[in-house]
Amino acid sequence: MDQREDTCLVECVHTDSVSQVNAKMESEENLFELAELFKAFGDSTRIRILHALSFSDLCVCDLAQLLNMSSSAISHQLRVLRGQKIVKYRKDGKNVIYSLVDAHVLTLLEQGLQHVKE
Amino acid sequence: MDQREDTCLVECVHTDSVSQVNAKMESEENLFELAELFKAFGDSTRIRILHALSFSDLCVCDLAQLLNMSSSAISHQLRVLRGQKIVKYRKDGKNVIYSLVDAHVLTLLEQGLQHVKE
DNA sequence: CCATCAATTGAACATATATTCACATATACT
DNA sequence: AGTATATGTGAATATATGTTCAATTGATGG
Repeated sequence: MDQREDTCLVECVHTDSVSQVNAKMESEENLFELAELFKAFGDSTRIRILHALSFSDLCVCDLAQLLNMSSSAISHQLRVLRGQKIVKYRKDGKNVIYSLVDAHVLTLLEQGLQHVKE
Repeated sequence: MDQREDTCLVECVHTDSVSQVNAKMESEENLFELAELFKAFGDSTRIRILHALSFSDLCVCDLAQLLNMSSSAISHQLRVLRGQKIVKYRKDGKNVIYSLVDAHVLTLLEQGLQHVKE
């Protein structure tokens, strides 16, 4: 009779809480984007890039040397960060200088780091 | 002569910036943990769980109904969130009530959401 | 114009991860 | 004890993702 035997039956759920929360939830789209944002932060290489950029603007080359990785690998990751508007860049001759997009990003990094250090 | 032809040659790098940043960098371990933390936020299902918990404590069952997913799937994701100390839980009879571990987590969610909405 | 070098890109491969399914616990109630 | 229900877990599968390699683009300087 019940097509979703895997979820709880009606009795077990706190119906009022669920419906109240349901009314307050952000749109699926916003939550999806939020997950994508955090996903971009959720990689060792990208975190090290962002952490480095929190101290100084750097070119791809600098980052490659700092992290001891190929510039190709760095460039691939910077692409992800650009896609989420976490970093911005400016050209300087042959070099491309990357930097954090705003103080907002810095706050996220600091908040996260604080959590980790506890 | 150079064993790493993939990274930049010395001339291209802003040597002073790189070494200054290098001195300030957090430990690999902390940065790895930071990436793991954000990785836990970096999934649609887990974000929706956290967003829901930001309004009210909820049991697995509630979350399953709210997100229209199996409680097994929810439970697997809660395990990840527990592992990163993002959520905590208390038992209430047959139910297990989950909640955000602290206001810190809330701040991260809000900061992220703010970034997304711009 | 040609050579050099920084940066980017696409394909390929290896690894990681989310969900489903089946089963195992655990708690409550009769 | 025995049943019912909520939650947790392990294996399996399908998909996503990070790095490498090879090739290309774009800019500088001889």
